[in-house]
Amino acid sequence: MDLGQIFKKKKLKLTQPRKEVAEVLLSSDKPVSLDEVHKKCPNADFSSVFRNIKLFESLGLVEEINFGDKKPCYEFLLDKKHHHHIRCEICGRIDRIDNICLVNKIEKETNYKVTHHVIEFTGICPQCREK
Amino acid sequence: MDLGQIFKKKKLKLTQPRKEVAEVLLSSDKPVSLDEVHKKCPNADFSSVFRNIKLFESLGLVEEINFGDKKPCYEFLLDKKHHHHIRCEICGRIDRIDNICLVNKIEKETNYKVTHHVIEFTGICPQCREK
DNA sequence: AATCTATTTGCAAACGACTTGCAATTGGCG
DNA sequence: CGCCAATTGCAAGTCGTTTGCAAATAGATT
Repeated sequence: MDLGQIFKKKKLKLTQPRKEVAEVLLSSDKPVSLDEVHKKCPNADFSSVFRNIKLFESLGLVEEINFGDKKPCYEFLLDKKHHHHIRCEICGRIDRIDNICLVNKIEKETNYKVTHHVIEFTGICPQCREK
Repeated sequence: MDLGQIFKKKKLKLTQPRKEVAEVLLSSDKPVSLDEVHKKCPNADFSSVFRNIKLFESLGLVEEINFGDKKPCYEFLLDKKHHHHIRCEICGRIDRIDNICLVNKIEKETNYKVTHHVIEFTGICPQCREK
């Protein structure tokens, strides 16, 4: 799946700034902040990074991750399905957590229809624990 | 348990602004934002609301709630233990969710030591679902 | 290939939500 | 009652977006 394809399908022009933003998101092994993306995009103004990421998000290509205590981060979804994260508060490493199946439980318990959730963890990663 | 007691125990002066802030938090049936608290405190400047809530938080009296998509809210803990919430995205009603015991599971799965988490839900409440 | 036009861009300014510095005030111990 | 560290209000500062607008451009159309 290449960017040309993805953009064509969504009727987005393949511009240099947009391409760089998408590539940074795609090549990162963890969710990145707007600033981090901007730093890695020599040919994109911050506002272009911002607008493109928000656009990708609205098209369902990108998801926002929020640990509740600092700037949100973004990650390209592609074929990855929705999942959650755990971040080391010491080194910043972020790992992925699959299979949290709480939503059904919560719906039964509260009788709400759950539409969104924030479930993210912070902790000390295995390496940092040993120091 | 009255405010005089609580403040004395924590060596906090019982000032008018501080009293109002605490009373708003205590009397609210759901977590409230800084703005909401400020609006209900005729004798407290916004900065005093801010500083007091942060102070209460640092003393473990108040907890910050973050749904990830808007301003954080705060709630007085008193004897209530840590818990989570579900908020109706239509009417704003917030209900409480107890007994989410994920942390042990996550620690086993990732080998992190979990120190914090954000777990909050948004959905449609029973009343709004019927409309 | 040249033209056209809706997108997309960079820049700079605006914005909302905190956050802080500081001088004035004040609660509560001696 | 007087002192003094804690607390306050005010105003200004900061941070992280968010927006307005005129210029640039991708890519469809001739």
